[in-house]
Amino acid sequence: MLLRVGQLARRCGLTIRTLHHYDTIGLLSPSVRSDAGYRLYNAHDIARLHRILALRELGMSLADIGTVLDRPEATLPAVIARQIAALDAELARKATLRERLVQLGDQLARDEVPDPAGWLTTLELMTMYDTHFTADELGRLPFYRPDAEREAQWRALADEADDLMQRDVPPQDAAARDLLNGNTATFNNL
Amino acid sequence: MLLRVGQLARRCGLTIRTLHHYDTIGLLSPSVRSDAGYRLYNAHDIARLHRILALRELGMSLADIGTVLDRPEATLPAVIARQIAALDAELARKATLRERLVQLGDQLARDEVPDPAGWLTTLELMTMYDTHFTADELGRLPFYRPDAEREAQWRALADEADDLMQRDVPPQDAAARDLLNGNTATFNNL
DNA sequence: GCTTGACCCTCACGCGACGTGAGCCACCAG
DNA sequence: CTGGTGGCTCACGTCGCGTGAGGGTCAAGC
Repeated sequence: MLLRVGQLARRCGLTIRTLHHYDTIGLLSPSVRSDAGYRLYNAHDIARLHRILALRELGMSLADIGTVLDRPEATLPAVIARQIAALDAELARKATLRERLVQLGDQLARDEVPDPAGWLTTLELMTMYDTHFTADELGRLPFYRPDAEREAQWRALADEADDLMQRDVPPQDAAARDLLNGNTATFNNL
Repeated sequence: MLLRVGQLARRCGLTIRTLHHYDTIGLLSPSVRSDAGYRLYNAHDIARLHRILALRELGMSLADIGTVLDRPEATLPAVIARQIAALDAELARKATLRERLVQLGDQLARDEVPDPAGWLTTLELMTMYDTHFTADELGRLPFYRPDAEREAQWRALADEADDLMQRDVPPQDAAARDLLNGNTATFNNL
C-alpha cells in the first residue's frame, strides 16, 4: 500500500519534482522513507495530496493550502470569499482587455491604422486613460462610442496627446485631463 | 526636459526599482546619465516608456514588448492574436472556478455540508473529475444538475469515492470511471 | 558476479517581474 | 557642516516549480 514518488506522480498527473517541492516546503511529506531514502506515500498521504490538488485547482497559493488543511473550519469560508473577489476582479479586467484586443485586431486586419507609430500611440492612450482617469470620464471617449466619426475623432485625440507627450506633461496634469473634455485651451497656453 | 528616475516613476505610477529593472534588461535605458551617474530620461525615453506600459497593460511579457517595439509591423498582429486566445482560455477557466466557489460558499453559508473532511472531499471530487474525465461524462454528474436530490446523490458519490481513494485506485482506472456512470459492480469486485 | 536500465536521491541554478534592504554617493537648505 | 532627500550598485527574496548534475538503489538478464 505504499507508493514511490514516480508512481504517485503518474497517478495524479504531477511531476516528481512537484512532489519533492511539496516535501521541502512541508506541504506534503511522505509518512515513510525506505532504507535507501526513497519517499513512500501511504493512503493518508495520498488523500492529503488530493486535497492539495483540489485547493490548488481553485487558485489558492500553496501557503494558503497548508493553512486551510491545518484548520479548515476557520479559514475555508474566508479563503473562498477572497478567491471569488479576486476572480471577479480578474474576470472584469481580462474581459475588457479582450474586447480591446479584438477591436485592435479587427482594425489591423482592415488596414485602418497602418503606421506602427500610430498603433502604439493608440495602445498608449487606452491604457493611459485607464490609469489616470475616472470611469465616467472614460465614457466620453470616442473610442468607447462606436459611431461613424469615431476613427477621425480618435486620430485627432491621438495627435493632441502626442503633442502633450512631447512636451512631457504628466498625465495627471490638468492639461491632459482637459483634453478628455474637449478643452484644449489649457494645453495651448503651456 | 530631462527627468530623474524618481520623477519619472512618480509620473507613471511606477517604482524606481521597476525603471532600474527595465534598464538592466535593456528594455528602457535612459539616453543620458549625469556626471554623478543619475539616470536622465528625455522625451523620447518617456514616449517609449508609455508604449511599454501600454503593451504591459495588455498582458504582454517584457521580452515580447521589447520585440514589438523593435519591429512592430511584423509581430504586433500575431501577438494580439496570441493574447486574445490566452485571455479566452483564462476567462473560461476562471468563470468556471467562480461558479463553483459561489456554490461552495452558498452551501457553507447554509451549513449544508458542515464537516471539514466532507468539504475537502467535495473539492477533491470536483477537480478530480475535471482532471480525469471528459466533458460529456461531467454532464452526467449530479453536481452539474441543480435538482432536488442533488445533495443526497452527491453525498453518496462522495462516500463511494472516499472508499476508492482509501483503496488507492488511480482516477484513470475503470472502477473510478464506472462510478460516474452509476455502476459500482467493478468497484465492489476489487 | 557484472552490467544494463529504470528508478530514486540531494543539491543547486533558472525563470519573470520586480520587492526589499544594505551600504555608499550627490545635492540642496539651513 | 550637518541634516534630509534622492540617487547609485549589488544582491538576495518571492512563487511554483523546471531542468540538469552527479550520484546511489534495485530487479533482471547474461
